Amino acid sequence: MAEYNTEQKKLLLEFLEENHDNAYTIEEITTELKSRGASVGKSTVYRLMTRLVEEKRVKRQLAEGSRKAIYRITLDAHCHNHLHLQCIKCGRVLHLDEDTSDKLLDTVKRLNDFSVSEEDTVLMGKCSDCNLGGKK
Amino acid sequence: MAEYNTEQKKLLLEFLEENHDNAYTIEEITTELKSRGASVGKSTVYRLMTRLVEEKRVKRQLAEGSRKAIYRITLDAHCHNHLHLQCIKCGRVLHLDEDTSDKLLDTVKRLNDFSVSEEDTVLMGKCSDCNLGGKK
DNA sequence: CTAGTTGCAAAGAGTTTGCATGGCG
DNA sequence: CGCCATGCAAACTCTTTGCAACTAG
Repeated sequence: MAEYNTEQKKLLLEFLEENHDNAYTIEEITTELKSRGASVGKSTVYRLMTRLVEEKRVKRQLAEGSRKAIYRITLDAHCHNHLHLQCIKCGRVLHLDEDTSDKLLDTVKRLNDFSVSEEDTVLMGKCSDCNLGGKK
Repeated sequence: MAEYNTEQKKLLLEFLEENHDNAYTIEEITTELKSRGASVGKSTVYRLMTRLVEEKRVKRQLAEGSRKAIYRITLDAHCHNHLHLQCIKCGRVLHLDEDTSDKLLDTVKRLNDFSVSEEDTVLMGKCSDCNLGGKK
């Protein structure tokens, strides 16, 4: 039941961590790893991702307007004190600056006497890239 | 370019509205509609759902641990033009006023070039009532 | 009537799996 | 060395599409 630490797994995590604000399809990940000189097949990426999702280390969701799943490393626990924006289309995550986040929370608190939880809130929408011509 | 109002479509929306708190697979929806006496094929349900998703009347997401998509009627489908706040504790939904919502969207757009979708965004937190009892 | 809609079956696409090979520990 | 992981390709499953028949307006 040991869990080997293979080259493929190492590179995969490395890539996802470097790009923790973006979400990728299996195809994209495989291509990227190959371009980094890794020897890796699609099925291995599928298997690694499935396992990582089970371990909650990675999030899986459906890309808008597509049937492909996209994967993103789970947001770091140390990433708080500001709100997050997530693109519906590509899955990318942006970070709203702390001042703006605070102002926003204050406003809502004042108007509705409602305390927004930054950890549990994600503003969904479209990032600049996906907002353009918007094809897949 | 007219859009016919067929029996299948009517029943489908009826079912989704009755069960707006739950999400269903295509298979489940088809079965349910058939059991209600509708004559409907799977491909029709797929087509209706695809269109409804495009029209933003329905949300599509990936069922956890499965490759099937699940569908649910959009939260407050008739409630546009402002953001929603939902209490983590009691589930109550509040409505942020339109002016504030707009200002917020503008700010995010200006700072991050990100277009927040009001329909897809819910600010999670605690309402005034639930905030009294204390923490977390 | 006539254009949009349906249902079936076949095609398409993303994901999973069997099996022989290879590699971590 | 033993056992898990990998890679390929075939199998699988969910989704999409072509087409003839069918309806809503």
